[in-house]
Amino acid sequence: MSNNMTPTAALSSLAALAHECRLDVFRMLVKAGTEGLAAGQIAAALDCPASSLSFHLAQLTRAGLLEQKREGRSLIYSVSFDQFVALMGFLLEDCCQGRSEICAPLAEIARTAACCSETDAGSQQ
Amino acid sequence: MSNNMTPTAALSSLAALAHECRLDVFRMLVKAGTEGLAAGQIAAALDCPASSLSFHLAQLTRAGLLEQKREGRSLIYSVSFDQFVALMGFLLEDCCQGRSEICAPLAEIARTAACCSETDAGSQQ
DNA sequence: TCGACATTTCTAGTATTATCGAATAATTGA
DNA sequence: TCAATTATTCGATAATACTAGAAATGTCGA
Repeated sequence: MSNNMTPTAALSSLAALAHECRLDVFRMLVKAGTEGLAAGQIAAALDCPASSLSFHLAQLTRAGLLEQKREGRSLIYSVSFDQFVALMGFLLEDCCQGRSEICAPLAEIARTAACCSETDAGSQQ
Repeated sequence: MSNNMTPTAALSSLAALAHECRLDVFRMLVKAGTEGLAAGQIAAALDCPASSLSFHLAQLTRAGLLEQKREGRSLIYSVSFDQFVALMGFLLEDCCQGRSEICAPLAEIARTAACCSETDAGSQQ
């Protein structure tokens, strides 16, 4: 159910996201999907000095929100969607105690964001 | 659709959540639901000095994640579920570009957390 | 093996945030 | 109006996090 996140892990994930540059990076990578982006591409898009960006990427990665893989000379970063989903789950734990009017909008967000329901979970790429 | 959150607002929400004590407070209030809890109750439950807690409550409130109302001598804090849902939406914006396998688990989280689908959205209290 | 490239690590200077006791403010009952 | 209750604001100190240039690391093509 991908919801085995400790409070400590959630805390470092939130701390990692709580920075303008890192939040930009993360959202850029959410949009990029599983393919991810090279550090250099991100630095260029964000007009951020390489050493600063590297510091931020390391923080996001240490928090478990990003994964890193090497491809030639480049290091490709991508979102760890498992961790991302687990973080959402952690924040929503025991939400609203059965009073549906509180967080019904979440269902819609999930429908919209998850762009999927279960119509076609097999299409790769 | 409750998803008009600016990057700046999202940033301060995340920064507000990125602290052990504040995350505890927030989750406690998520569980408490719309009724909320008095500052004193929270301080007692978390074993946190009143002045420190007040600092943290102010931060969460300034970020828009909590609402405050007076009830006699007590100040009652409760989660602003609108803002909470908007934050989720912000983070999920343009998630996964149609590749359903990425964030399908979100649908389930929403189903579980939202404890509702649309079975019974009229039940008060 | 060398030079160019992509990125990280090191370093130290700077800025931001947290902590909590003491003082202050708002509310109530007598 | 006064004392008790509930909670916030102030202020000084401590702790943590950010920034970005320079140096180091890993990779590749010739």
